[in-house]
Amino acid sequence: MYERKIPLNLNCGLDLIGEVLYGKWKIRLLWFINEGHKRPSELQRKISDASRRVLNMQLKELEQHELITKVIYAVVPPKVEYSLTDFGKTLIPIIAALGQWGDDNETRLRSLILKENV
Amino acid sequence: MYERKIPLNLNCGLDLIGEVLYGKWKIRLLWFINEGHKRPSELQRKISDASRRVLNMQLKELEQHELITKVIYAVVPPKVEYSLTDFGKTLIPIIAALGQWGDDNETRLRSLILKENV
DNA sequence: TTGCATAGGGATAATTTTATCCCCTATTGT
DNA sequence: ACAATAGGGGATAAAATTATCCCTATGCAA
Repeated sequence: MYERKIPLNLNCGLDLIGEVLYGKWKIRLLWFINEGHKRPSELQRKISDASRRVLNMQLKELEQHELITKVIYAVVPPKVEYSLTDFGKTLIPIIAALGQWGDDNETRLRSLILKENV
Repeated sequence: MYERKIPLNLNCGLDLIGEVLYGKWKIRLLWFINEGHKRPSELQRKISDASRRVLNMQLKELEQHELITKVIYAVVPPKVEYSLTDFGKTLIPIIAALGQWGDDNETRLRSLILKENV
């Protein structure tokens, strides 16, 4: 793994949750897994902007942080399924709230975000 | 500003909120401003791990995204105060939920996060 | 006259995160 | 023999984000 040069700061709850949720695709992965898209290839189709490689890396981190579990079936071709752990499920309401806020303010946000990229 | 080379994707609410909340210190800035720490020097003291420069940059983005407003008083030495906009205030419950989750799971998270950095 | 507090920002370096490229596994079907 | 399928990962390049360094300005106090 990558060896940090700048120490983590884990002072408060916000730092802690940040450590497990930061990552360009992590929240979406949790969301789609919660929706029942369990297999890597499904997730890749859902999040087609991300490369396979990066999804694998972020999935592995989510697993290390005990938010998801991975089951590998000994079949050919291989079959893998991810599921949320109970711990991971406790994040779903929060992720839902984040998405809801974004949806509720979609028009405004879209224009604000695009404005600066002129 | 920095010119993106990889296009943004703003497909869903999660993308949109991500665009305004990603940034190492943004959530904390919103939180402390909400708690009444309005002046840049106060914020810097609160978030002493961040350099002044970076806080300024992130504050500016928060302002551009209409989450905070900035008032510059014409006095010497200079005085500046940030406040949440009504729009920004709607994020506070969500930020509170994030921090709460982190606090609730502090012990577990701390050990999980540190485990991988061996 | 030097130093301090307060706020700001350009230029550049360092760090971290993502993306890209190419290779590997094993079996089933053509 | 050989592609197709489904999943995985090392090495490296690129992009994005943060950090560092140093400069600006003003009025007051020591």
